[in-house]
Amino acid sequence: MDSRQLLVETMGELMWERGYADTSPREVRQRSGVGQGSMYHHFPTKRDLALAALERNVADLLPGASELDGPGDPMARIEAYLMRPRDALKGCKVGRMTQDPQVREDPVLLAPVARAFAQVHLSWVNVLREAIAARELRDDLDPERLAHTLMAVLQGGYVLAIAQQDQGPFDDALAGALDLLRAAKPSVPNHKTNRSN
Amino acid sequence: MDSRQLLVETMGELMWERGYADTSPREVRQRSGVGQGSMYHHFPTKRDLALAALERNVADLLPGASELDGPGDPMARIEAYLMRPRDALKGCKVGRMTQDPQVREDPVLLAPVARAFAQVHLSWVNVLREAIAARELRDDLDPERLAHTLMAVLQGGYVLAIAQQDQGPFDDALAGALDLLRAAKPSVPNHKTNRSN
DNA sequence: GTCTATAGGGTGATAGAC
DNA sequence: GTCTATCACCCTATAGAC
Repeated sequence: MDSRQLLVETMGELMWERGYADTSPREVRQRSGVGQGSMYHHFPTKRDLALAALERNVADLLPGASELDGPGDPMARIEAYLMRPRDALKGCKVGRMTQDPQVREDPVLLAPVARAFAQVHLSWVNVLREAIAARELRDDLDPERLAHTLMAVLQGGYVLAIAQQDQGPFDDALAGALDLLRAAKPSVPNHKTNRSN
Repeated sequence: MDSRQLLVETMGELMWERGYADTSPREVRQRSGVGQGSMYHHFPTKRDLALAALERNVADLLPGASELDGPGDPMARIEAYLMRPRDALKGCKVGRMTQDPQVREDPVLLAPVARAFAQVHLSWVNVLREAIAARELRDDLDPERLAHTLMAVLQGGYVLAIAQQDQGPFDDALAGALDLLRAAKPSVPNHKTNRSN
């Protein structure tokens, strides 16, 4: 692996573990083994490196969310996505960045984060629409809202888990969300939709 | 106001705005107007000051959550608590701390955060139990889980709002959670409970 | 592309007079 | 309790040779 890529990966890891403000170029050099000169050759400033690392972290995460788009029963996809094993104590690579003042106040650094969330939101809206169409969810629920709710459960679950230093609250939060979704099945089948789907 | 109290309040504000790691004693002195000597007289280290500020921030927040405990209809209390106006772009004074590596890795600093969340969780569990007893929620829902889910919606809502620099996703997340709760009313009244309650 | 050397400014204190 | 002075170290680069 070349220096450039090594730097980006190392910075990505450190930003996940420690955030942006609290990660120094020095730590990146020490962990990656890349020298001072090389680092500043590839990335004139810490911010440039952070931007590359952030984009990499976002790219890492999006494939997972596209699990929501896959084929198959919508509620089954939702369930699979929510229940996928996650290490809650590590937090979310992307969501974490919103709490770093130096990221949050820098539109350029915040942009990849905003794009990532927007894309995941889109996947959620689609699968929720499908679930409603398939009469697995009441049709008076708003997919846009609900998408935000479910994303929030995930992001907030990390916060609860870290606060308690315990995976439990995260698992509970997701399981509880799933319980609510199951409870929101239409009580009486809708009048008319496509034959099978 | 005496220097000590002024320092604690200023540190509290700065930790809310910028977190712990990224707030320097110097900023605290400049914003508060308290001199170097006074500061280190009252608080030997930055960490001591942070601990006091954290406890103050927690104490600030808990009264709000006790709105859940109040008298009146349980679902109405839940609704009032969820819909209370909040500035989503500022984030949560307490939840924010979980993303600061220097707080998260320091059991002493993390303790007030953990206690605060535990206490809010308790209030949620109680009001949810009451809502189930009052047949406002299905009795197959688990109050412990659901409490974590709803706390997560709140905490995660802040993350979404900051990512998009828009209050909207936060409001959506909460409204969506409320929609789900309303959809989780028992479809047929339970067999037997207290007469009126 | 990578190396070593250097630098101005901030961080988190400590010392000691008043 | 509050003040000013000082300190060792770290942060984020920049310079310039190889």
